Amino acid sequence: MTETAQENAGVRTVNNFLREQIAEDVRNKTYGDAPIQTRFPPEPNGYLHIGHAKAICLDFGLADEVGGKTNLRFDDTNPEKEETEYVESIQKDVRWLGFDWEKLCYASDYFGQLYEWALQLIRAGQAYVDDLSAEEIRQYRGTLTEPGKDSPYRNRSVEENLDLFTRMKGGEFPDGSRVLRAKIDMGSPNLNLRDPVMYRILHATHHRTGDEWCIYPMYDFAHGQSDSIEHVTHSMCTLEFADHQPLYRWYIEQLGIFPSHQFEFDRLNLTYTMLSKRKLLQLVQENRVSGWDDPRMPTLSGIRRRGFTPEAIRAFCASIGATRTNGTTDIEMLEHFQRDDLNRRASRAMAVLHPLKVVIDNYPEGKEEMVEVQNNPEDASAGTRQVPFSREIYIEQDDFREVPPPKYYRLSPGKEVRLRNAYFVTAKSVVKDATGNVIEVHCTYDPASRGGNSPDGRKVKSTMHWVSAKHAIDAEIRLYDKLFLKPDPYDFPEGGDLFDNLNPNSIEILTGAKLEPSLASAKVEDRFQFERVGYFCLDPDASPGKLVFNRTLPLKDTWAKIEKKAGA
RNA sequence: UGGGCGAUCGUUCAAUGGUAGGACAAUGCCCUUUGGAGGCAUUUAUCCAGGUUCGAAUCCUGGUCGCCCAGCCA
Repeated sequence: MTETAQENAGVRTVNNFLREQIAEDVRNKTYGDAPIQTRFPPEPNGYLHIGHAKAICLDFGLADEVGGKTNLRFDDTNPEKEETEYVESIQKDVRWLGFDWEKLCYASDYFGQLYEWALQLIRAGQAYVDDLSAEEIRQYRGTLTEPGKDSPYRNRSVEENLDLFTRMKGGEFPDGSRVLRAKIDMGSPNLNLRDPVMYRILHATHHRTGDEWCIYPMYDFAHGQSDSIEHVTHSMCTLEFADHQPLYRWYIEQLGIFPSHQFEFDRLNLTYTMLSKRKLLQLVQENRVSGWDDPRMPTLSGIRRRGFTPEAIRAFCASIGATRTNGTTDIEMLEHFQRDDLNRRASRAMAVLHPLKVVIDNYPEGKEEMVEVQNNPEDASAGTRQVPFSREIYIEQDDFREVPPPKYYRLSPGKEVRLRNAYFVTAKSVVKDATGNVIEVHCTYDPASRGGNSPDGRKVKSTMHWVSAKHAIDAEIRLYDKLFLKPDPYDFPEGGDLFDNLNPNSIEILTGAKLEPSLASAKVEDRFQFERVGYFCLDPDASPGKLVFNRTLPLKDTWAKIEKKAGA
């Protein structure tokens, strides 16, 4: 086992090449005695999602392991897509995940410096103002297989370039009329080196700098230098930026500034999950979901509301590691880590989602008693609570079958089962409605089995949850399923659409659920295991008179599997 | 088609020239006052062909396949 493995609280961290790179640089003192510095650099143009969580865990986690520092930097170089709402949500989400930054930075903090550097490159004859239109630039760029050709404006004098660029900044020219380009190599096999655009004219109001600027640096002209300004030693990004690395280095070398280095790792892909910010925005804008924090969304705000925990997400990220191979992780992996975490920590409660009335005929009418129940069998320190029991209770409709199929252990006529922490009961008869549906089951109970065990040692095959009818509280329960029907949401026929794969039944709202009374005091984000059903948390939509619970995940269901196999 | 990157159980991640291993999933059994949890067991992998070496997943050569790049997005 070569896990670099701090194994704490069940978190198993697998080794990865980024950690090794950092360890090597620390060993070799590549950056002298300066601490390792990383950064998490989101563009504030949307909400963070589970894919970002992987990057966050890497950026913050790897630096932290070696006593390094991490900045949160907003890559806000495109005012047309960025908003303050997003910078706020991003900070909230990073903190929620459990990380805190050394410095809060913005690429826009560096607009002045970047402008000076652009001037420096112009003076060095390494940048020029191009009057070609966007369309012409595209044509001059060539193709994957053919080299590009020089713009007719490529050899303007330094003086003219300085004059034009200054006037670009001064607002003299309309959007799109000119750009500043780096003079590199129009014949390069790497398209990023074919005189990349450094600045474009955008008369747009920036969420931070307002109307101070009407020219904005491109990602490539801002990112490496921002890293450099912050003395970032290890600039980690996803694989699709690998082709940009030569340009990243080119700017840093020409400018002669702090040598930050870029390292690329694989982006997270999950089955049944779509992680395109642009498409996620579309889901929100088209009201296909209730918002960025819809519990079906893969955003951090969505899965937080769904009931996922930062601990589970971090454990998941630690286990998937980082490589340079692009694959797709099974969503079950994430779910596993979430169940594992909640199983250890969530308080248990009894809740009946689809109630069926049970009357215990030999239980004295009007009698009530409290039974003692463990809050968490996995954790004795969680203590116990008292749950009321009485003559009429609710059980799950699924837990009674008039004609039990093979291997069905639950209640059926003549069968004895255990009501969890309460008594053994035996079904005696049923009451049906006009259409023949069972609407009530009559049982007898064994008074000697109080607490759930019979003194004679008699065993039962099944233990079922229940709620006292008289004491039950009502709640709305929201059951969520996958947002997309296919493992690969992009798997749709020619002419089809990503959204054709949307699951029409991704949410089911239950209004008749019956809950044990202790749940009345639940607070938002409190997490519970409704025994035998799943993990749930109180939704922010809940109000004092109205409880609303979200199902985070169902419990694993062996019986469902047996039933499915028998049916197939 | 030019360039870059990659290829290990069904999935994901290890093995850094020396016994191919873990996790998820699946299957079976045990256990259980949650058909949950837990325990045990089982199945399945080094893309192909050559080469170097006592020894290759690892190094070399040649293929094959996959991903990324032709925004004045990031």
